[in-house]
Amino acid sequence: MAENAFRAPRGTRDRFPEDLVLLRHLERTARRLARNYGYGEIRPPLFEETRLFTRSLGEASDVVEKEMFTVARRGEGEEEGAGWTFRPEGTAGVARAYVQGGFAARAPLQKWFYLGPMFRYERPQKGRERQFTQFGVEAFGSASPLLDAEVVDLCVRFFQALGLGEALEVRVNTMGDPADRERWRRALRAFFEPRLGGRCADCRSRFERNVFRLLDCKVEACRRDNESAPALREHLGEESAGHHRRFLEALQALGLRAEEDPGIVRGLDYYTRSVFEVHYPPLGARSALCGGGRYDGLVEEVGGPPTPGVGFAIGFTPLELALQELGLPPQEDLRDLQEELRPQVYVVAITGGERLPALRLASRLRAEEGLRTALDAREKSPRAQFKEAGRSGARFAVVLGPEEHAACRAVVRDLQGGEEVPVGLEALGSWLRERLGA
RNA sequence: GUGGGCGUAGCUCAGGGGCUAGAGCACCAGAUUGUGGCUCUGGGGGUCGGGGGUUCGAAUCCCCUCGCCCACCCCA
Repeated sequence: MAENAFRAPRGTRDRFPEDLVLLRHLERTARRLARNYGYGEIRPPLFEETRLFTRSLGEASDVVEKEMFTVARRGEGEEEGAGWTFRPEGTAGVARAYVQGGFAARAPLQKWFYLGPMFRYERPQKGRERQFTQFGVEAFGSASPLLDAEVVDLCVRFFQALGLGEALEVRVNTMGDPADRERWRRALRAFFEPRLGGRCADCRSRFERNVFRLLDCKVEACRRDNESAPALREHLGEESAGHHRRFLEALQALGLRAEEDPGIVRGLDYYTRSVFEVHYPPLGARSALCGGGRYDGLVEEVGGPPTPGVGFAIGFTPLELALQELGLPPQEDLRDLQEELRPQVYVVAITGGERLPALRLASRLRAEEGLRTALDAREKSPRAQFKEAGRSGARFAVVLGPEEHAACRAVVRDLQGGEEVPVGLEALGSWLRERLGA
């Protein structure tokens, strides 16, 4: 390759027909499950005002601090947050659309899903890309813990539909409501302030901005220090505690084994009460396939009336890795998508005189008979055409030579068995469709 | 942002100072001028990532640089 040739931007990749088979299967599985659970598709824009993300995700979140693909607003000054940012996650844009669409007043309960690319300006590595596909669902307008459980159920069923089942772990926690968190925040600040000297630089800088982040510090000394820190559950109000209890009950009723994990503290500011992750442990440090939870303050945060909400997001990049590792999904689930890549019929022109009739015949088979029909695009020899026909995976070669053309028929060769029969052009389409079961 | 590994044909890789840089796969053509998958024969394709240096001579040694991958951080 010439050294001045263009390359795809770092952290992105080209998806070619063959590897789109798996992605398309993931997409259709997601759509099917979402539809069965009553979620309708929503497609907000791929970019939003930068302010939307800084507001909803939190100034101190890693995503906002260093992972945003931001475009400056033209002409005007560079005041903070004045530009646009390619969405690093889906929830903020969907919440904004909910508010802008006026749903809070006219139809507050809305269950939506989205499917599409997200963008984060990170250093790429295995299972992490700068552009990646996410499937997410968001349900607005209900504070019921049963809905939290239903969302977890949908998520698990999605993975099960792909063949992942036994290997999955559901981990849940509660983040409390704003009042709980305020009590907890004060307790944490009181706890950490005298100990800051022994903490890492990250912790010291995060102490002021977001004291909760000290809890998921990965520095060994800080982690030990965290063991004696006050726990949220000690500060949970009656309502939050009840919500969590009923969430767990509902999970149990659904037959979902969930592990309580106080270490789950979603990195984005908007979460309240229920939070959960679905893990595939063999993936190690990157085992989280799904993250989600309740965000009762988010709609208000982006300018709407107080409206509860709950949802999750699944990144397809780590999911594809997990599936690959397990040899999933089963081949037969992908067969129809793979077959779509192959022609059913290959039209061969023997001499130059049949090129145009072959082109016309192929057009007819494609458009009028609905058959995936291939035709030599390079004006090659008959031998090379048969070779290509065999390689293409087509079942039949339709051969047009001078004699056939003169007699208004074609010779149809079965590329699996090898036998040949003459078929009149009039009847060719139905003849082929019958044998292809099309 | 920090640390590590690797860059030779479209792909996977050999070659680690000396002839015109190789193999397998893939691609193209022919053997078979109207018939594929197998086989055989031939062919196209490389500024050895880029720049500089050492040397009579560099893909090979040294320096710089770029790119990719992996790990940490964080997350999907």
